[in-house]
Amino acid sequence: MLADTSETSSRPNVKTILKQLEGDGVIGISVDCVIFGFDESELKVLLIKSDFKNYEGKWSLLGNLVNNHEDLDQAAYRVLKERTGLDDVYLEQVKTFGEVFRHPAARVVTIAYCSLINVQHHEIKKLDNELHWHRVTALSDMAFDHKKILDTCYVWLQKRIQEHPLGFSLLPKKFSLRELQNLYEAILNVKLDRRNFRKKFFSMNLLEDTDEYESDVPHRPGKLYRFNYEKYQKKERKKWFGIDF
Amino acid sequence: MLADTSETSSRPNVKTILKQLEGDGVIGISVDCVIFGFDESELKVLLIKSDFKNYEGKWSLLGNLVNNHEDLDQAAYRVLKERTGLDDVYLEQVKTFGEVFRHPAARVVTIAYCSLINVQHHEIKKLDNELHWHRVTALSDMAFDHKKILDTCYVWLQKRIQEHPLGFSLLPKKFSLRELQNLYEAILNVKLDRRNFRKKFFSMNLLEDTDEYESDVPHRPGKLYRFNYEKYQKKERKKWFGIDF
DNA sequence: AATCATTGTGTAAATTTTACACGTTTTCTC
DNA sequence: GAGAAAACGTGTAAAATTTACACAATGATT
Repeated sequence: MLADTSETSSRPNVKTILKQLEGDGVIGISVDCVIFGFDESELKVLLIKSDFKNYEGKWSLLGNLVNNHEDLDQAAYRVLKERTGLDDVYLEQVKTFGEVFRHPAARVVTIAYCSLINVQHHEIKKLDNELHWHRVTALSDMAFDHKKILDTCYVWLQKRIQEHPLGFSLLPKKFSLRELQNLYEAILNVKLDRRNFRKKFFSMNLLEDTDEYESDVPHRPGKLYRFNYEKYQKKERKKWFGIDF
Repeated sequence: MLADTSETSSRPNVKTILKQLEGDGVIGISVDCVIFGFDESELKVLLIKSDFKNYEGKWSLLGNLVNNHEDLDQAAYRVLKERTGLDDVYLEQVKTFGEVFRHPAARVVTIAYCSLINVQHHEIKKLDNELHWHRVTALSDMAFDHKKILDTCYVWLQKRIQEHPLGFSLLPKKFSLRELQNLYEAILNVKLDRRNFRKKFFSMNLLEDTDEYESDVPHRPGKLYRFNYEKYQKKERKKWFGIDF
């Protein structure tokens, strides 16, 4: 009730820290994680109920103050681990938000991270039962400027997923092409042609054929594939994509 | 000599502030501007000689601590204005660097901004004669982690310029297609076909035909064009670019 | 008047993207 | 176990985009 679980931690001294920041006229630094998951063919985001008094009951991103001795990325990993128990996840810095009055208690600059996790392989620590997966598209009101942060990360993801192989982090290690296509369709909110989609991915030569098939589907099972990160790394990047705007 | 002009300001109390940060175990926040210019068909970056003792004589980005009452963008604008006298410039946040020991005096998290200015239209305040334009490709050693920041911003620019109309900020309002092509070739470090380049830009329908021509060129002068930002703004953005990685 | 340097322009070939349909495989139900 | 339902897996032709490439026109310089 004293400290918001996003902007601050569950450490007992957060309120104190914010007070101190306020008093000293010093700027606080936090990280906020936009944790995306993919479930039931929908893009979800992991949120927590804010207990910060100005925003009681509103949804908030998972975040925390950055410790003095830890790098920003480390801080984001820590938040992620504390909340989800996962540490082997995709995590990338997206943007820093630092408007003067974005936090009501003190000046806090927050570095937003985007994280992608595979919802299946992971049981959220339900100690904290204020934690919930939300459909990304069905969110309006949020605590602080977190809606803006979420929107920024979502747009970032939409673009990023078309140019980098991050989408696979949202899927099981072995996945069918249908799942992959559903993922792209859900995130980009478009309908894609199945044959062209397959053609595209096969032509990249980065999908490895496992010899397994889907199970528990009520129809002909599809082949399962695995993304070959090594091969991807070795690929040379072109610097010329063509001008287009 | 006491305070570095990039990480800190020429305000007299910077050393004090850093000391205080250090003592309190509080994290400082700065902005650093990577100011790009285009001159003699080369991409340049505006740097200053560091007077911070650990990095004496090394080149440093232009930066400063963020004031309590100003937004991050404002802080970046302030730095830019203080150093170049310009305020109507392209400025965009790129990435935040926050490694624990990136600054020797205290923990300072810095938000890197990329700025693009038209070198012609602007006389650098030469009060500060430690300020110089450097070829981007001919830089190795820099103060702090500024080389890393510069590299990040350069790569960012290479990508960005192909997808957004920022390049024009590096040119005069009226420019020839040759200048524009030189710009792209210099930044991307590629050779482009002149006819295809022209075709591409004309097909976007965003270049306005001024009825003027180059002057002072020792050959047939080219037509001058102007970029139509309004038209660009109104254009609808597609969300599907095609998967490619 | 001749030379030099650069502008401005079009077309054909190659590549990439798009649109589109049917036989196959497995599960489920009766 | 026969038939229906659902999704899998596959290829080709048309359209659009990208690439490669050459020559006449213009203005400046001598």
